[in-house]
Amino acid sequence: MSIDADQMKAGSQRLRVTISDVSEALGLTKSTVSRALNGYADISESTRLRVRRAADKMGYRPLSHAQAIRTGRTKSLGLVIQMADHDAQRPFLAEFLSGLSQGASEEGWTLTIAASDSPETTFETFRTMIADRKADGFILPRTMSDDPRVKLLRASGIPFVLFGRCEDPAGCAWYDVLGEDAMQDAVRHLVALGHRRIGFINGGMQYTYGHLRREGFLTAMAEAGLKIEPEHMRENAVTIRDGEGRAHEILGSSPAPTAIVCAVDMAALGVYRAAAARGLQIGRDLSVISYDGIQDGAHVTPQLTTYSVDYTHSGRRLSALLIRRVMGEPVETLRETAQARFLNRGSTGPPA
Amino acid sequence: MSIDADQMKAGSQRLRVTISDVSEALGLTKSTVSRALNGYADISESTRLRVRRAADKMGYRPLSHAQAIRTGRTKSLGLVIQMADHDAQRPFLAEFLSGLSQGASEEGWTLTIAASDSPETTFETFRTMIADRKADGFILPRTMSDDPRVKLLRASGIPFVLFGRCEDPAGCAWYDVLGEDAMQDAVRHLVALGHRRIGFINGGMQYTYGHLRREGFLTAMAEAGLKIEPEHMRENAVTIRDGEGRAHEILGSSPAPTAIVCAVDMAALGVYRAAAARGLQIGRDLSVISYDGIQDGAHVTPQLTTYSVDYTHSGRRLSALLIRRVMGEPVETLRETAQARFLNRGSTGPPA
DNA sequence: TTCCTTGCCGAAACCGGTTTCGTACCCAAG
DNA sequence: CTTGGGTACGAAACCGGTTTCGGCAAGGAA
Repeated sequence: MSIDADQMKAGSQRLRVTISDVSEALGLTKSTVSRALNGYADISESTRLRVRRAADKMGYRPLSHAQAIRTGRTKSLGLVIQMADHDAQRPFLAEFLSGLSQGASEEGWTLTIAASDSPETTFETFRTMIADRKADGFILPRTMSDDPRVKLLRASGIPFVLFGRCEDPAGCAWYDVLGEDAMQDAVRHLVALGHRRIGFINGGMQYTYGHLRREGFLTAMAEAGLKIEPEHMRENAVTIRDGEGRAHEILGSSPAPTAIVCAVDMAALGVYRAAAARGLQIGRDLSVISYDGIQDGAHVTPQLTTYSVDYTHSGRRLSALLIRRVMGEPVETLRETAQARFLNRGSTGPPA
Repeated sequence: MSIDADQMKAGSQRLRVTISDVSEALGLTKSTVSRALNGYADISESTRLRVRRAADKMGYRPLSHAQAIRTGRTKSLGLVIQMADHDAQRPFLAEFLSGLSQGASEEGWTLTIAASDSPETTFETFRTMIADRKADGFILPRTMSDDPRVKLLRASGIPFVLFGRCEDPAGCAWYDVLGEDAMQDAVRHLVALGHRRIGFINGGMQYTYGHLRREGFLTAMAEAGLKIEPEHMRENAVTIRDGEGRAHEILGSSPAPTAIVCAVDMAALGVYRAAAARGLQIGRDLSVISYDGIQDGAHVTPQLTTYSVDYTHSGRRLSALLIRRVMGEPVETLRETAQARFLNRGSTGPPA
């Protein structure tokens, strides 16, 4: 048994087939094999095919860190998770990571992650990851209006891709879901139901999405000819507690709105609480439409009507875009947006 | 501006100080510098110091992937997240990752993660990560009773560390929180309050923790001379929905228990719902003690009394242990356990 | 036929480290 | 004064790839 283990270990070590093994088996040199596999023009099509087939048959897989020493590319994507955002991103972190990982591994890349406890250490984390070449590029979730991470990476010349858009698009590739369209649609939906007094609880205004969703809300309100009541507008609500507090403030005004649009689901769950505390029944006395599509929204009564974002898909697209960015594609061709999916559940109805 | 960027880029490229830069600056050879920095015995103390200081002053940082090609070690820890566990692990995934990342980066290592959608692809994911040397070792969360991951890694001779214990300890290092002690303590707490009929809703029995927590519960019940009612025992509840269903089953029996111990917080939140549906007030009509310490437990009324696990610390310890394992320490010295912290909040009281 | 391309591949340097091996030097013992 | 054994370092191979450069042979133009 110990012998078996040793043999197995020695075997798997010795059995790892290197580029030299392939070249010797074919009577070619390493350089030819390398260039054949990497699609250089000075290799004949027949040789390229011969090499490709032999490599596959022999099970040759280049070691990415061996390539890295010459190419400078590790084939790994970096993600720095900010602990401060935990509460806000907890609901979809798993899906997001899964998507990123899928997108990376589909191309044979990996995902390297680091966590930082505070905004200050975030910077340091990026610095060391960059200095040590831990990643060829970075995914930046939760784009901020004046994002220090963007500045740092731009200055360092390190590729990156945003989850969210950015005012100054220089050097920025991104993927984003059009929250402003969802907010517009939400208002239209409520207006169609007959609502005239609609409140808005926005998310974090340090993020770009805060301004975009605000615009979307305001646009649709103006479009419907509805007046904006400052009493019905709140922002920076990203947790249940935040949402609960803002909802109480809004519902305490008079006349109170008959519907509230929330920029994030967590805040909407807070609205549920405030409503319960005030004896208001969601969907009948107060309509709520939100955004994100977190799991918990399906576990409250009535189920939360929301615009659902596919975070797995978002992650996958972000990885794909970042890889193309690292490989040299210009940022202009690496900007994608998508629409959130409307989940029309039970939290809306005609005004009481 | 483009010139600045070029200079900066060229600068940072050229400025990266290699081992040769250090050796030339000192009038030594690469090999001497390398051995000095790596603590070889055939380097004089004075030289070692001189090298160490020069390297620090020059800001020399070895490239881990350059070292890897010779040493075989990437200095990276692997984690494969199973999508199937998402719902169960969602509440603490962020903290856990953060801890793992901290523990790794404290030693200059990194965390490489991959996600797998199904149990089948999990295996494949491990295989490719191993084959491509993406990680020097793996962290295995959610240890199962007959864990296929353990078999694979054992057979491959790849280091790993478990989050959770394991029946067959051969080759297994681990970190675990003693859930069985918490379950015992929970029962004692309830007994001290006067409860005689205590139910138990266990978590997933495919995991080792399921059996351990069951033992803990049974031990304390026997110790208190209380009878085990099969009607009051349920298992495999890891989501709110699960817990809700199990609670209804248990509470539908007669006589129903006056208290329920849950192996996981998510299930306990389900108990809250079932209780609400039945007009039972938690803490007065029904006592609940649970385990995990998830955030949501502080957001229900009354707050959930639970045994809180520090997932950040767990992650940090796991990384530290795995690194030592990769560096060659025998598994016997790499087994740590800790106690969960009792959060005595509002969900218990004397029996009605 | 000669010269010049062009296509295709080999030889060797290179990337940034680590590790093996050889050896000069110093000191003590014979 | 030679000899033997450490000590401390240099030289060079090595890890697994990539990339530059040069050259040979075939083919076309002069």
